[in-house]
Amino acid sequence: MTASRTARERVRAELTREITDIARRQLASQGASGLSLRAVAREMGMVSSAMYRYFPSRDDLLTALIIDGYNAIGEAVEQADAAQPRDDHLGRWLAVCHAVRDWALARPHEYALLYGSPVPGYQAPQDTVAAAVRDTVVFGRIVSDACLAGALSAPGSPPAPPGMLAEDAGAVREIMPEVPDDVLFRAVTAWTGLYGWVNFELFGQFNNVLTHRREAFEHSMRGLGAYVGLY
Amino acid sequence: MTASRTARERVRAELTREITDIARRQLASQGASGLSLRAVAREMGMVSSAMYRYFPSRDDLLTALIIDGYNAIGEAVEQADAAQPRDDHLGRWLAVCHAVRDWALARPHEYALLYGSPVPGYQAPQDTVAAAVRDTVVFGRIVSDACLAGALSAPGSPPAPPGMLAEDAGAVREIMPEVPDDVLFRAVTAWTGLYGWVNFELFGQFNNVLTHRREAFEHSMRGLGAYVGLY
DNA sequence: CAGTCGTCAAGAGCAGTGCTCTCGTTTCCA
DNA sequence: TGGAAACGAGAGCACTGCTCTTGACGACTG
Repeated sequence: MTASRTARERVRAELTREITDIARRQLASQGASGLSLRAVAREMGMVSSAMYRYFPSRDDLLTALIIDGYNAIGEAVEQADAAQPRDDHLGRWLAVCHAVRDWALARPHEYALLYGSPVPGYQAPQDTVAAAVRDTVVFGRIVSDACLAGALSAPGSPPAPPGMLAEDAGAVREIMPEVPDDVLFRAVTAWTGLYGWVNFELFGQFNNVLTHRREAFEHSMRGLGAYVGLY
Repeated sequence: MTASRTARERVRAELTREITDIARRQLASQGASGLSLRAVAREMGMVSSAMYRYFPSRDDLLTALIIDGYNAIGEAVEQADAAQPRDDHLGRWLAVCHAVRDWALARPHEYALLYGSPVPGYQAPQDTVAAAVRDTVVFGRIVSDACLAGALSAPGSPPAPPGMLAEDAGAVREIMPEVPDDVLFRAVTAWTGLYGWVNFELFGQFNNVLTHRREAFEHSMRGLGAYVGLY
């Protein structure tokens, strides 16, 4: 992404970008399986085989779109978090929730590519997981900040995690340092609850059930925030 | 499905069933997009065009599989619920959770067809929604039973739903009669949390994060049960 | 029993897909 | 300036969903 040296490299970078842009538009309008290398090539006035100079296969193009998508939603989440007062932990959590939902509603197909069922035959390379945790890191920091500030309501009735989960807690705590195990697992529950809601809303499970989606969502996320102990 | 009248109708019903069986196997092994009418026909020793006598299009075959899937998971949930003592509401909730998760883990592609991103270009007909609510009805009955039995812990700190959501509550209450609004929306949150977890686990979001999946799942679902007020 | 009508499997064919290979051409670098 | 690498174009392979036509078989009706 730095200043290109040769002219060839410059045009190559530009064409690569144009390919992903067109692909993203096609993805947005027709979904993942509607993404066609030939159609992208057609729109670029090129021949389909020329695409393979830039992406070895359709899956590699998909991977590029997935990484871009994770970075985009991660950035949206980071900005939403940064716009809130740092000590308003509940407000930060709600802002993050709305950022995820708004982003998803604006690009349902792209969201589905990230958090929906995996594209058949497609195996996500390890490159994607690095970008995938950006939003999770933000969430972890909120809980961690609240915990460090002593701004978490005392754990109520929910049961403590069994000891076996201690090592799993260790893996999660890399994102959420200084958080006791019980809070940590409730945070995981809230996190999955957020994406579970967005999935349900986006994939049609709320059809004929909920009409005031945004209000119901905010109410539900408030509840999950309180469940974690945020206030 | 009753006793067939003519021989023609009988063989037709049998062939239709054979098609869906083979299609389900292909679906299980290769996912939704890997489902090919031609491959099904090949396995049956028929010609692809003959398939269209039984299913007008590939989407109609998909619809049949989706309806079967909803019924299958609904039946699994119903059985898991029925196997628990009727007044053990928390136990019934946990049994339902594990039924959903176990069913999903056993047939990830079929689950993805039901609760994952919708197949591009495929628009679910209204027939599917009727079958889609079977498991939800079971869950609603559990909460409803607990509420009627006075076996719900008093609502704690989570906020009450804003008045605007009253009409949405009305729609949901058809499944969950006699349940106050605040409990009802917490139940919806728990419900989405269940499927959110299963989605995350199945679609790879828990890779490199959680290892003791079943225990973490049970712990999380216990927490959500307590969140609703079940004990 | 004979005739007709609907149902069926088969086959050819269309438009589209991902992907591979080859063939000249252009660009870059030593 | 020459050789190597990168490039776009084109043909072609195997595959997909789907349509249309053809001929045969089966089941009801006169």
